[in-house]
Amino acid sequence: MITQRPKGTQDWYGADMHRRTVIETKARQLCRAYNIKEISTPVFEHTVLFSRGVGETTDVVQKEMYTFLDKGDRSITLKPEGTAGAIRAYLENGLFAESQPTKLFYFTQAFRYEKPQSGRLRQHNQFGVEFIGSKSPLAEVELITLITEFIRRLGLSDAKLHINSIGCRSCRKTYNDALLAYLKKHEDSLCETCRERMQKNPLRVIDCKVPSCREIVKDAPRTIDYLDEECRTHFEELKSLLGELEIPYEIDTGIVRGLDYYTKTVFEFVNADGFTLCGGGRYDGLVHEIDEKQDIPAVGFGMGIERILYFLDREKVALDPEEPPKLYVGILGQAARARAFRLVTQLRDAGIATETDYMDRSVKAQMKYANKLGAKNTVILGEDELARNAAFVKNMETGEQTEVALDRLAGFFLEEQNAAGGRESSGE
RNA sequence: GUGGGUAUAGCGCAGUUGGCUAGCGCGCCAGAUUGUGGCUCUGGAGGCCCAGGGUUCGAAUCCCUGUAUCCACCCCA
Repeated sequence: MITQRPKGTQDWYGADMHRRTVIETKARQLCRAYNIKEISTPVFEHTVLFSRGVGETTDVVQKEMYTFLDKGDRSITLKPEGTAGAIRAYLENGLFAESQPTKLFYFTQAFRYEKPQSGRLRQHNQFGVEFIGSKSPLAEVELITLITEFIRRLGLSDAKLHINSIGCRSCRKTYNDALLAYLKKHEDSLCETCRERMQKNPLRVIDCKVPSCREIVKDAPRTIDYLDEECRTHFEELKSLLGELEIPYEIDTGIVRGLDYYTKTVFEFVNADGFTLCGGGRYDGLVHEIDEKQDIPAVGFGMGIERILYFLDREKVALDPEEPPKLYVGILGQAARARAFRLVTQLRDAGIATETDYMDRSVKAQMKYANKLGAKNTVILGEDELARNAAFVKNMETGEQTEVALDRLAGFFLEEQNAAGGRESSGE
């Protein structure tokens, strides 16, 4: 039992860990181009931040949070999503006092107590961006273009943009009244959960997948028909911007999102099966909700790293594999060990990825090992070489051997790297 | 919360109507003339057959209970 990880969690190692690193590297590069700065906030926050921010009636807050009392009797919650913490940090550190907007990105783990299944874990990794301070639809457009480019750079093709507008607080009120009135007329045909949802948060009924409910929802009032002047203009501007930028999208009046802080724009990138790669939207009221002295608009999205991996597998897209060591140094005999290892250290310090023997293996076994590692070159150091102060560097691909003075080894490989044009240098 | 599938070496699996001293592939270790890889060959290590109970002369195989895991619904990342 103690060797078993908790339900819904995952260990990261090997090829998947490397792919995750590649994904993060690509995301960081992209954010640099967009002048979005990285932020990292605690994995746990005061519970009230989420219950207030995400919304008391949401599934997330009602039954999915990892909440506990710490030794000081404070109610603490492992973050179920990334936005609330980022906004808290934005407020607490007075980032609003800088020139606006503030554009932040992060990688975080998120925790939700759910029943695990494909693409859904209790602890997952998320790449998120929060664009704070602008009420312009250009903010939405920027995030959408960023996501689009990110998907392109990852080599994915399948994700389509779905957008909707759910209006602001005041439109929501008019809409809720209309929706409630409509649902009341059909109450008898609704499923049991929907009849409950209807009272607490009628908007959630729209999400129901029960066939009989879907039938009713089909003709239910739509949020976009109840937008006030400002929200409608905002949505129109957004659509026309997307049009001018030739970004394909689909209006999906069914998107309402599961978090209460969303206002106006909500969007998702989904594949053909309706599997969501990322979701987000505008949340103009959240800042005020967390700090009543402030009232600042914002937009953001969260993208699941595991979902990206899932999509990559699905579309059979391969990311750059991990670079194998440049050199394997074989050690022959106890007498050579210390000097050989000193050389290994010097090569490593010079930036040459080098591996060596720690298992007292035979030369033959060491060569096999070097081959398995994918080392580009090998060199065997025994008493001979140390006495001669020179050794043969073997190119593992061609098999050709070059004699190199030991004190020139680092230089030999550095020259080779430069000759390769820095192609494999930093990857940036 | 509701429903379905699966649990056998590190990994992926096979194990027929109960007879197993439990196999196969990959991986791991070693060797095939003494200090050089990839291919091939040979040998080796490695298993409380998820756990507990039951049926039976005998159970990895049948029955019950539990646990884990995967998947679908719901919701989402």
